[in-house]
Amino acid sequence: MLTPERHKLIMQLLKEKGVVKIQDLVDITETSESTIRRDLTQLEEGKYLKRIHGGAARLQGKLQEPSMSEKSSRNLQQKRQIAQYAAGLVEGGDSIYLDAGSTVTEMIPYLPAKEIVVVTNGLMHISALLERNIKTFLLGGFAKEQTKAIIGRGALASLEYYRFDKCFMGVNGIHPQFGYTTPDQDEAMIKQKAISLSREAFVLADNTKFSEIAFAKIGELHTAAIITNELDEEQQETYTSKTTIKVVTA
Amino acid sequence: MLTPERHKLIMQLLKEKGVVKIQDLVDITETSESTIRRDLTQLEEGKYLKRIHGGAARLQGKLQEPSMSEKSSRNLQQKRQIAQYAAGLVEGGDSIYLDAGSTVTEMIPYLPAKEIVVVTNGLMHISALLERNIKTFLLGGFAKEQTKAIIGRGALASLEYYRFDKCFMGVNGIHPQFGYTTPDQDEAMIKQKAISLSREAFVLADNTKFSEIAFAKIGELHTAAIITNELDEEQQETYTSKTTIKVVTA
DNA sequence: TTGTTTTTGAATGAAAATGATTGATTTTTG
DNA sequence: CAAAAATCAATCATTTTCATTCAAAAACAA
Repeated sequence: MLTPERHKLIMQLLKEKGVVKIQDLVDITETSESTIRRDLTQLEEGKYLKRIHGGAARLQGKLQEPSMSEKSSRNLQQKRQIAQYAAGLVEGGDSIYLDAGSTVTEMIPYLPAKEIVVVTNGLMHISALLERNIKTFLLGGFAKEQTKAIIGRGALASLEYYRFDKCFMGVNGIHPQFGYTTPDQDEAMIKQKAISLSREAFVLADNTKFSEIAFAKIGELHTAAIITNELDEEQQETYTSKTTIKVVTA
Repeated sequence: MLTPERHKLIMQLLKEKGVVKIQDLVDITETSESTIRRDLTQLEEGKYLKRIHGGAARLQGKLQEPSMSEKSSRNLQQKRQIAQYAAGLVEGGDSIYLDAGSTVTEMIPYLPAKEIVVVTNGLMHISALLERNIKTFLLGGFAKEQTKAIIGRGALASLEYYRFDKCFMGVNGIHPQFGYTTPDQDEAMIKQKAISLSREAFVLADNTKFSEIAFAKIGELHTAAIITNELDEEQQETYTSKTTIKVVTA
């Protein structure tokens, strides 16, 4: 059974049942567990599903809320710490860019509401921003379903209208040699441009992003400062030599 | 049974019954007590429920719904009728503009999902559109908190990139002499422009909008066709002489 | 064909989830 | 009130699932 067939099958089962177990997929497709795992990993990277222990789950198309499992996890606590620190960097009068992404969303409750202007391409941020009565501008363009982000030519064009004091970006990979990377080419271009339009750029990343490489390159390490939570001595040294890095400790 | 499945199940039972006993959950899920306990602990950490001795209780957080349930239920039926008819006008291959507004939102479930392209300035539409996997473009610009619409210079500028087969607009006032009106000048400009970029334009309006005048003028009656629900003979005559009007009857 | 890349399946140890057990705590019962 | 019963948190061994690695198989190109 060919890879795209399996992927289609998995997605179909997922659509029907909401959750699938790896063992069931192994039986149905008559392939090895390894192969199914690889399939799930790929599909998750493309934001087609959420991997869970023992299988995979359909991801709810909801525009906000993280899922039940992640809401209670340590992971969210860490994200929130990073986000809170990042939000603390914003001063009254700033105009800032908020990249699409869940870590960045966590910044919003901590932003100084008064006198700041926010520009974003993240659909998941809007309601939180409006709720706080923050002056918000949205990029125009194509609304991508999987990542809930505005992308495309239109988005790049609308970015041109703005300049930022600070921008806050999410990335999928941080690597000493390959810099900041993300799976989607279009999103990479937006991130790139936003960084170039900003006086200061910050990348928000938990420790799982380090030494990872995703498909599309955003830029070299020195183009942005990194805000993260944990990092062992060795890695910290590696990265400190290439860019500014702030480790937020618990 | 996978962890998220159990979590979902627990929450569902909780929603129905208010409280659940641990033993019942053990029986239903056919897992051990330990596991259920762990589940409850996690869910409590995520603020999904309150643990009580012997089980768990629902947490009446801010689960309030759009509270105007009573008054609008009849109104909603009417809106939905209008919306459904309007959606029926859209054909595969069309590119359409959806104005911000609650009546227009009701169109989305009835739109032919395949092969259409939607452009909108209505933030309230996005999640419904994405859920239906409809190709969606959003105008860029300022996000207005009260109306959840994108407005401003940026929005006008991004409109220029598009042309539409059909556009569907909401208005606050329809008047034989003063035409279509809406309270906000900025929104009026957007609506105006969208209509001018569209081959055919439709205004969705329930009967309460007729003979009303709001502050900012969008255009004369003849610039768009009207889709409404009820309209007495006399009025219908008045308007039919000035534009196309479709009365959707129950 | 031959050499190269991609895909696959198996093996490994690490990580996570589970179920049973313990003794402490709370609730119920007499 | 005190004893009994039920529920609890904490711990540990076991099982399951996981990521990673590597070599074989398959698909591909020259």
